[in-house]
Amino acid sequence: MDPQKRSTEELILEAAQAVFLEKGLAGARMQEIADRAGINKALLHYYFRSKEKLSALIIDRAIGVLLPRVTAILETDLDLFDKIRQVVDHYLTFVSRNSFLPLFIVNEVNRNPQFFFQSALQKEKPHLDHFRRQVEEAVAQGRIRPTSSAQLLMNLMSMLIFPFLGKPIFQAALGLSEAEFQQAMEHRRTEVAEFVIRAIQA
Amino acid sequence: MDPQKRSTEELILEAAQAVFLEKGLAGARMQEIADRAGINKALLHYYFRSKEKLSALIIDRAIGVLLPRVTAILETDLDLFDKIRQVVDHYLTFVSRNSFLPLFIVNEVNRNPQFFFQSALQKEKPHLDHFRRQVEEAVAQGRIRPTSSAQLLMNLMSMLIFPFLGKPIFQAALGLSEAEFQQAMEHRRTEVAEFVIRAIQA
DNA sequence: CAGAATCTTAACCAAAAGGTTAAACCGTTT
DNA sequence: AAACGGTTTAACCTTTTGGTTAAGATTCTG
Repeated sequence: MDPQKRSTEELILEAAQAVFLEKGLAGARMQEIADRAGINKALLHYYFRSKEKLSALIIDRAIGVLLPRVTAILETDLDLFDKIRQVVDHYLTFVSRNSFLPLFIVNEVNRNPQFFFQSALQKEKPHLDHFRRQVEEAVAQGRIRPTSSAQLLMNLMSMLIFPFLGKPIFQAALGLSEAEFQQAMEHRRTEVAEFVIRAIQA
Repeated sequence: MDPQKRSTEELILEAAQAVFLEKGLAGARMQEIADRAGINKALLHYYFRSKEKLSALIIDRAIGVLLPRVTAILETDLDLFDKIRQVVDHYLTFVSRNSFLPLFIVNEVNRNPQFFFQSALQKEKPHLDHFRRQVEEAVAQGRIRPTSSAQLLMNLMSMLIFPFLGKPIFQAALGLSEAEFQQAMEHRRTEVAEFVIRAIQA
């Protein structure tokens, strides 16, 4: 009849993701997920046995979609500076469109580190060796100052993600309207990359 | 008798803070707070009527202790570069010792932005004008490249706070033990300041 | 089309969690 | 020592919440 109509299962997953991201694991209510999916609460348990099972799926999904975004680019053969520009551009776009994702992940990962350590990362272990060597080579060639790839990565990821986590604080502290905040984030698309490059340039 | 013995009220507040920071607002249980304070659950409600009232206190406390740390330094008359070094040093020390605080605040502030917008910030409105002018002057004098103080502040705060929020991720991705992670954070005490300074230096 | 498998619902259940009550405890005052 | 006020407790109450059950639709299949 309606080939475009999303299946109940998809409907539930979408609703679950929305509610979990908004309210957090502990704050999410099965009833609300059911309501938002437009179904009965019993149906929820018919498809996904328990809240725990359902949340595990959502967590895997969330992590699986966020992490590969970076690591994929880091593994390419791009020049270091271009790579930095690419990561900034891609990540900023993605996080702008999924602004609740970082908060959710950061929460889950802190409340349950051991789970994350194995399950989520074991499968999709990021290959940072390539990036590490690239940085080391650039240092050896004198293109950039002595730089730890770990510190560089932390700095880069921090600047890409944290402004969204602290959005309300920054908005309040700097007196930015919604539009002004988005504009500032748009500005960062070029600013952050150049900021990082200048910081490491020899 | 025992002047050192903390009052019941303080005992409760300490326990509440610990539990709220560990479990989050929704995940915290009044029973656990009571247990950890070594008292009866009814006594909890005797001192602080409801979970909501109690959590509001803890939130105020948390925000009140974290934000002033930065703004206080930003308001001083220090030279811009020294100011950056000071902020990095102070903040890194503080967050290292209170590693759950940022996660808690970031959560609360995102779940309840309007509350934060008024109450917490209205009282202790940060005076960033001084810092803004200082940056503008440095730009005008050609000491630093054209730089937006807002962007600079975001970059700086991001690099100081986010590594602690993403600690489990970074540990896993970079393969760092607890000790190695702490060592990396210690390293940042000098690295971040110089990173930022190089990035903005003319 | 019959029956089997899948899907969906209303009603119900048990445990957890926030909150209340009435009585007991204890130091101070009279 | 009796009365009093703040403090503390055990027991209880109510609502919320995750989860189940049994029965009714709906779709698939021989």
